[in-house]
Amino acid sequence: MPEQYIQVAIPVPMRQLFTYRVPDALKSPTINVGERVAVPFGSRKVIGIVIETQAECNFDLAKIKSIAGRLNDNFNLSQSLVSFLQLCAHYYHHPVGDVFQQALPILLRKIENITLTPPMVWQAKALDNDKKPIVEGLEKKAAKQFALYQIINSHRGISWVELRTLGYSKAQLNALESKQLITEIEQITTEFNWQDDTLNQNNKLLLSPEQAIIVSAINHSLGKFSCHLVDGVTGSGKTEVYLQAMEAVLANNQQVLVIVPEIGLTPQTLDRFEQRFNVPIALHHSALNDKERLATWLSAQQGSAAIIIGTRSAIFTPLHRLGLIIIDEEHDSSLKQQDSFRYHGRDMAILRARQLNIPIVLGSATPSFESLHNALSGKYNYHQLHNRAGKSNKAKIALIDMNQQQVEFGLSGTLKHEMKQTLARGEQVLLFLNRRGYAPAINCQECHWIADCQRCDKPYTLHQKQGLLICHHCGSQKRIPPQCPSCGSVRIAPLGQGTEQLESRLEELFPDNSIVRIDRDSTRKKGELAKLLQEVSDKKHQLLVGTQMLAKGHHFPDVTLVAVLDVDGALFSFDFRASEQMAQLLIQVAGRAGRASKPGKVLVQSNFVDHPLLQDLVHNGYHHFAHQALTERKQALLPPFTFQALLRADANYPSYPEKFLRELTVNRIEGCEFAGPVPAAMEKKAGKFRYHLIIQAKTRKELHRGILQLLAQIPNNEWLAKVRWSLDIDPIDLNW
DNA sequence: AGCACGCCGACT
DNA sequence: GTCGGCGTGCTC
Repeated sequence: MPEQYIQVAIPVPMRQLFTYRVPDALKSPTINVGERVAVPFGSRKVIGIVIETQAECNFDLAKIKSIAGRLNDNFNLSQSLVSFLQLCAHYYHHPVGDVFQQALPILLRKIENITLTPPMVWQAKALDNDKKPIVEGLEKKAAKQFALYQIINSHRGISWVELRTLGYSKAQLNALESKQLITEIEQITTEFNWQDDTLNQNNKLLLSPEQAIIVSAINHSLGKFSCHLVDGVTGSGKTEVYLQAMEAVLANNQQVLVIVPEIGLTPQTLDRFEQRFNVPIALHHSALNDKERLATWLSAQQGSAAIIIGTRSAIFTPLHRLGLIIIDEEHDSSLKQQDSFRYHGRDMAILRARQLNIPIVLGSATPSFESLHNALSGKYNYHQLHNRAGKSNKAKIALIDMNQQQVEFGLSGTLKHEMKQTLARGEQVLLFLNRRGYAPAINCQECHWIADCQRCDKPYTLHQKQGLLICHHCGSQKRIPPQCPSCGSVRIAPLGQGTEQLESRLEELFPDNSIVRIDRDSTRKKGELAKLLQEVSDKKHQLLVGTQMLAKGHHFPDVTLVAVLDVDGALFSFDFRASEQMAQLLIQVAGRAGRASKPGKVLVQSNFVDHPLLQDLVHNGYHHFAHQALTERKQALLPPFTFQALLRADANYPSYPEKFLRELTVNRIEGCEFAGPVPAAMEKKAGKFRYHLIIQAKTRKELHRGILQLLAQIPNNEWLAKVRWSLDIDPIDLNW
């Protein structure tokens, strides 16, 4: 038999493939690209993905090993997905094996055999005469069970994962089952097909002329690559545009991939999709366990799922007849992974759409400056939605000059007055403070000593309720010292204010109102966030205190006053993206508040109300602000007018990271400029000393070539053994 | 990333 | 005398 060799991606952080021999016993059936194989690697056995098959060997024959086995299951990757993942690895200069590893569901990364029980779905039983009264009874007595029955009844089959995400419980399902109204059956795993009752016409909204033009533009671009930016304020009907654009794709028996921010897959969002289309929907989000993830993966690959809704990593699901990609809230920072493989879900989606020759739709009320630039320069189709559906009543943003105000507990007189008025009307108030904990520091009132984290050289945050000092940079914890270690004084006091303190101050100031705090600390428990949000919408609380996690995804129709307590941090950051994010936050917040009949008001407290950025945003709006900022970025040669990469280095000792990076800058690189090496914004974090180097070029091509040259030098670097390094293409966060 | 190999300090 | 600390180098 002729020799056969394969190139395999191995789950190690190395920018290369490994060659193996296929022994005669394993040559049949033919080994294909995308197949998972067990291979000996060093002293262990790992799973690899076949990337290439070849008859010749281009590696030292004496060192070649044979593959140990083939995983004969249904989980091989398609040629198309393999090419796509290779493109991703290439774009980010990231180790191929690691890209494949991260793209695969966890169960497919292990050697063990997978036993998946057949996927099950719930279905309504035929409604004969004796059951009708039961359903009618439900409508009166058990509204939630009735709603659940309705949704099951309107679908040919709906999975537990979908129902759970919609907010229903096992108990409610069991209740309906024991009443003989529903039954669980095996899901059909053949490809879905558009049928007469797939579209629920009743829930379809009439499109405005603006919306209709967008839908028709997307429909006209089916089957070829194009990128559409749908730029419209909250409530302008973006979701309806997505739904109607999907219609033509689904009718063509093609799949749709919808990517939403981490927090965006709320019951309300999913409900819109479920109400409109009677098709199997596969979900991909953090609340799924490993088996559920694999089931999603499989249904997407087999084509039994018509719509796949998920967070950024959903971009790696195998979809063999994908017709359209939608990225909702495309400006959202959770679309970029901020560790190991630092990919951007939106950018990889564009790459995939290009590879598959299909259109992609980006939607946002506050488009990222990157996308806005691409839209304005004609690279994307630019669609603006101006009308807020119904009566247009956008929340007004007003600035409060903190220098002109009596301030108590971080609240200005004006704000307190507005809060009282709003509460008196029976409406809700939302206060943003982007600092969790009780206080961002504690100090000695005699000698001004501050409790610093030794591993980060930054103040500890006081968490009063837990009675602990916690470092928000490395997570280390410490008890509160009874006296000052520097002078022995017992006068140790909190410095500054966080959400925990604000909450307790509000309890003093507004004893008659219920206050709820929503931040990472108060929502750590699973399901707690959903519970608190439900309480807010049930109007159990009048005052909401929270960090920016409240600004994303949730809509609060009865909140008519929103205040941002401290916006100044974003005005003077050396990170040029801080002001973009500040503007997006303010506009998103304004969009979350109020409703057509009860317009919201947004108050922004600042010590620098004359700051041109604030003035521009408040008086001229997001788009004017964005145009100004883009002009400045053009002059300053910053992205999106240039392309950047960030090379980070850290070590246990000072000096090494800088030496490592400096050695790389010795040789000039054609077409690229270096900025740095400079110390990271936090030079010391978790005991590590950190430096970075920015590589910048006028074109992506030059940047790409420059990075290849840079990476080629690293193996010879004198300081390599002393440091850990990582590369971030198109970095967003320069304060890593 | 693992994992082995190897060279030094403090223990049954 | 060995156990184990982690620095170094290799993986088709």
